[in-house]
Amino acid sequence: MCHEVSIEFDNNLPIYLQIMNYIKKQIITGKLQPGDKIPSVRELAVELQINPNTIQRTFQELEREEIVETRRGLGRYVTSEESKIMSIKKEMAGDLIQHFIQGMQELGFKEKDILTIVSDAFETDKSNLKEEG
Amino acid sequence: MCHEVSIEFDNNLPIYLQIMNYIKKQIITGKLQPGDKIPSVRELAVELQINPNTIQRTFQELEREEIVETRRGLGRYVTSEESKIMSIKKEMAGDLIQHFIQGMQELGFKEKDILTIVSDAFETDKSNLKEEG
DNA sequence: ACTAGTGTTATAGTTGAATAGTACACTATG
DNA sequence: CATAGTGTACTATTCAACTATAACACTAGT
Repeated sequence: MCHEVSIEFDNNLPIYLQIMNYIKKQIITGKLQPGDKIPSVRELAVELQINPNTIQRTFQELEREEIVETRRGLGRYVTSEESKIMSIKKEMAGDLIQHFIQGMQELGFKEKDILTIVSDAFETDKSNLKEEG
Repeated sequence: MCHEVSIEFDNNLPIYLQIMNYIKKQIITGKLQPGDKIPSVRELAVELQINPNTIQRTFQELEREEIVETRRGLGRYVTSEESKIMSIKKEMAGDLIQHFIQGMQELGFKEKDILTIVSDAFETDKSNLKEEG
């Protein structure tokens, strides 16, 4: 019952979208399993210090994406269709990589540059992150 | 004089930030050279069909980042400090890759997965983009 | 029935992005 | 000095996200 969750909110993106992504990641990584009950509107509102209406909107969107199901009076549950979850995972990963590659290309980087940078990111990540020529 | 520019605006991000990124990319890729005059507030407002106040805010932010300079009564100009431009380029690229890698890891992908996916993205990009097991 | 815990809906108010319109200040040019 | 093209500043308005609060509907358990 005591999750102690806290999301760092980015002011430049609506909160309901950020919570959506948070929940979806929980489901995709298996922290929320198919069929699991997800927190109630009021519960999550208290936990995240967010207005219940905003949580409600979040959940409605998640339901629209068919990744959670509502049983009125009972609560909301993660969909049991694992294929739907895999589908959402691929969609989110696809969006990430599309955004990344397009952004890098718009900055003037070419394929080999990008591949190198990604590899380096992991190496540099293991030590530190500073500027290099 | 006739650029015929048009930006596809994303509703989930403030317009002034999107225009900022657009201008910064123009500078980083050399389409706007150091010392070049950038469009005036009113000119760009007409070109992008955006309110002058929004453009004004965009330019103020660009000036705060020291990537453009203002000469009152004359117009705004791309900074002549190329090191500043390189710095901004590295910052934007760093943000992109950080956002990408963190996002992928939050979806459960590991280093080797990510490297594979990036490579595949270029290959798949050359033919088409569909779903694969 | 009653109660508690769900989802659902509705109204009103706050905040910030963006728009609309106007006016003022500075600079170059004639 | 007059004009045109700059940046700058201000007020008012619209719109969506978010908040605050309340009420209603459904389900399970007692």
